[in-house]
Amino acid sequence: MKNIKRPQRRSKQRQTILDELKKLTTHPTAVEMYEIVRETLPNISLGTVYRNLEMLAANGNIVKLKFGTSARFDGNSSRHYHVRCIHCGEVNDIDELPEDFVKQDFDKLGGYKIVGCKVEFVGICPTCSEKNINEVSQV
Amino acid sequence: MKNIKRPQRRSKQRQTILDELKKLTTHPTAVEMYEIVRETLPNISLGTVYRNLEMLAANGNIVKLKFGTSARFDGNSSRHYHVRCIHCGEVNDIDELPEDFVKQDFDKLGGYKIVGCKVEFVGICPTCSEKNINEVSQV
DNA sequence: ATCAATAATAGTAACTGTTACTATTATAAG
DNA sequence: CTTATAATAGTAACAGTTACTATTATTGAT
Repeated sequence: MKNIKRPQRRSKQRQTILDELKKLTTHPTAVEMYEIVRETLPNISLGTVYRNLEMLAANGNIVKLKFGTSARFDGNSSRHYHVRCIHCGEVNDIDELPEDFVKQDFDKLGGYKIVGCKVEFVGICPTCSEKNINEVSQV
Repeated sequence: MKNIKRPQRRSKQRQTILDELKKLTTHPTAVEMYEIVRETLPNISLGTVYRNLEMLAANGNIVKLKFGTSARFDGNSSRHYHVRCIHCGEVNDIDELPEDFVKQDFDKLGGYKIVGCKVEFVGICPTCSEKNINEVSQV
């Protein structure tokens, strides 16, 4: 079982990761964040990126999306939804969704104390749509 | 990019995997299914279990849940929801949810042709609740 | 400002879940 | 029954992530 610690000291690495992610509207993977942050901190290690992304997500500074093959991170931690393409795996924000898409909030379900609700739409992106693919490439 | 083929012939292995999964109300991982099926077919290989679970999911016979660390499979392919414990990772069905939880269906969102919508509730299960854990162990 | 305690790091090795490969076996059409 | 080839068992390889260890950086106390 993974054990995520709360940060106790500031570090330039964690701050840079947060700053760079907040600038983006895309949903980069840890490796993609690593490449972005290396432009500012060329010696940062991939492990540091992974560790800090987990810490930031655990503290609610960012959001971790675990729907696809590899985790993706979102600097926008306000409530919104995502679509992922079943062919290419690309993830996009959904902003224009009616506020009352989900009718109600729950605090208990099946004996669980509910702390959140993850919604991901699954679809076919415009680019893959053009290609007219008839094989399933991702489930 | 993974390429899932449609089955063209019957096999005892695939049929057994489907039968055994349909018997369960739990949401086993591929490795857990492997252990279950080995009681009937002791020589089945883990790769065969993975391959067939993917095929069955791609054909809609079963449902693949990719929210947690490892994929979990559900023999119940009718529409229902799940809760996962943020501490222990346990997944459970939600049956008592109002039918109209999601107000509307979409066929287009953000340029994507929508083919589905995945919802996962995140909470703390009764067992973990008792333990009064104050560290985040899974995000 | 300097020091001491230790959190956080870089670099790397190891691990976990999954997929690919290959020789062999089983299925189903003719 | 034969034959083409789908599907298999067994194993190696792979991707994403996590753990380990020696070193560096942060922060609170002097």
